[in-house]
Amino acid sequence: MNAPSVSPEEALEQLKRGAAHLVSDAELLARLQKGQKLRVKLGVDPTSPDLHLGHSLPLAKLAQFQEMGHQAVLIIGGFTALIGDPSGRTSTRPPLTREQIEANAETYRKQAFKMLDPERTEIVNNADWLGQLNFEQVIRLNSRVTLQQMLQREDFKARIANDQPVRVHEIQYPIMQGWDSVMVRADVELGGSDQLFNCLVGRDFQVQEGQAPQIVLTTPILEGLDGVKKMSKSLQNYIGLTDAPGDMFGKAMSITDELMARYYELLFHEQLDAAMHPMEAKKQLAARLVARFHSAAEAKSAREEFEARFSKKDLESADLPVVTLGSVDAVSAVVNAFLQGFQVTKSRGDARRLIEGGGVTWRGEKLTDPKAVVAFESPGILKLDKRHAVKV
RNA sequence: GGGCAGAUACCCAAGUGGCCAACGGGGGCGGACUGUAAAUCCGCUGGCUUACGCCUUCAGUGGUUCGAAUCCACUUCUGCCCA
Repeated sequence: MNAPSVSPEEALEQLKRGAAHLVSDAELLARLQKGQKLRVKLGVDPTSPDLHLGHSLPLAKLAQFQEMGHQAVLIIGGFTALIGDPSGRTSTRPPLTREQIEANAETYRKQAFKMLDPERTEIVNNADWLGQLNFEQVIRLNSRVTLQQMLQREDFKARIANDQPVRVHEIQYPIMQGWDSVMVRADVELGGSDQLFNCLVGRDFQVQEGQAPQIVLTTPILEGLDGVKKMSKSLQNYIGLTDAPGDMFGKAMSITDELMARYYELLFHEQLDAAMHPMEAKKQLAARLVARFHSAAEAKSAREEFEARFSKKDLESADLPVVTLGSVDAVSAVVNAFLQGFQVTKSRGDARRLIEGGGVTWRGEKLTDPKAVVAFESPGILKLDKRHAVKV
């Protein structure tokens, strides 16, 4: 290993930082002491095309292992995505087509390398082995887990309590994930803390297959922008790893102070400086995120742009999309501006509501009549809502 | 396989022949106040339009009726109890 030499004890301490569970300290220490290159597994299901900040926690941990010289094994859950992890779900996931999964898997690879060292990353797809199992083998694996264990999970319990369906295939998820650990001969498995049970199943399977049980290290679940629910694509409460610098900064600025403290803790393993003004602290948080996933230079300009635009309310010098509108009624102008400037399709009803709600201004004047025809001639700025404006 | 109960907009949930694009709550969006924070207050929350009119919507299909989310038949799906 070519990592700077740290003692196994020191390495253990570093790895434990920011972890939610570790099973177990002693086992991990023992393997670190042997000085061997560990195979560290992380599975991601390509259920949506974007990785977000929530994924970044286990990914960061994986990167940390890499820095210490270990081998990352990133599993793209091509097969598990057919089912979907029921963790935290209140309903059965809609199944994805194979084409969707393939496309998502490809973007995952690209995004994961924003954090991982490609040289030390092995990428495999669990469809390669799970798809090969025959029914008998599946039954044998099933016989090793009890229904009670599966049903103890909160998400299933809740669904049962609410008379919501829980389908049999959904309880197979931990079994598939556990088998993955056997197939990649994992020494360590990483995951969100809601994955703990799934990971522990992997340990049992490994022991039964004559392998040493993997160490399980989980990271906390990151709340989404709403501050309540888990960050997820489907809840639209996420900051994507590939979000544009300005978006990333803006999204970070919109979180509550409470959540900001949490983000400091989970994303940077730091305590929020209570002496700092919350807004300044939030700007620093936002800037550090942009710096992490883009660059320091972009973080700086994102901050400047934000301050000019929102703090000083200076739209003139902001970097706005340029559109051509002409002399039209206000509703059409808003619809067109969204379409040309942001590739967003708004219905005329939405546009009318924005105008009637008082969110639309042209050259600083509030537009109140949706039907009024205005000459939207250059130069001028049309502000559409809180975060969208265009230059004519 | 048998018995019972259900399927309403993003979610929960009213509505049981016309006053229903459909109460209420949540969520979301916009505005005021701010620090693109919280709390609070106000408005909006199917689509279209020369807009007090038209179109699509209450699981699906067909039917009764001047008229249905509401009644009838069948279908699909879900839960509970029994086997």
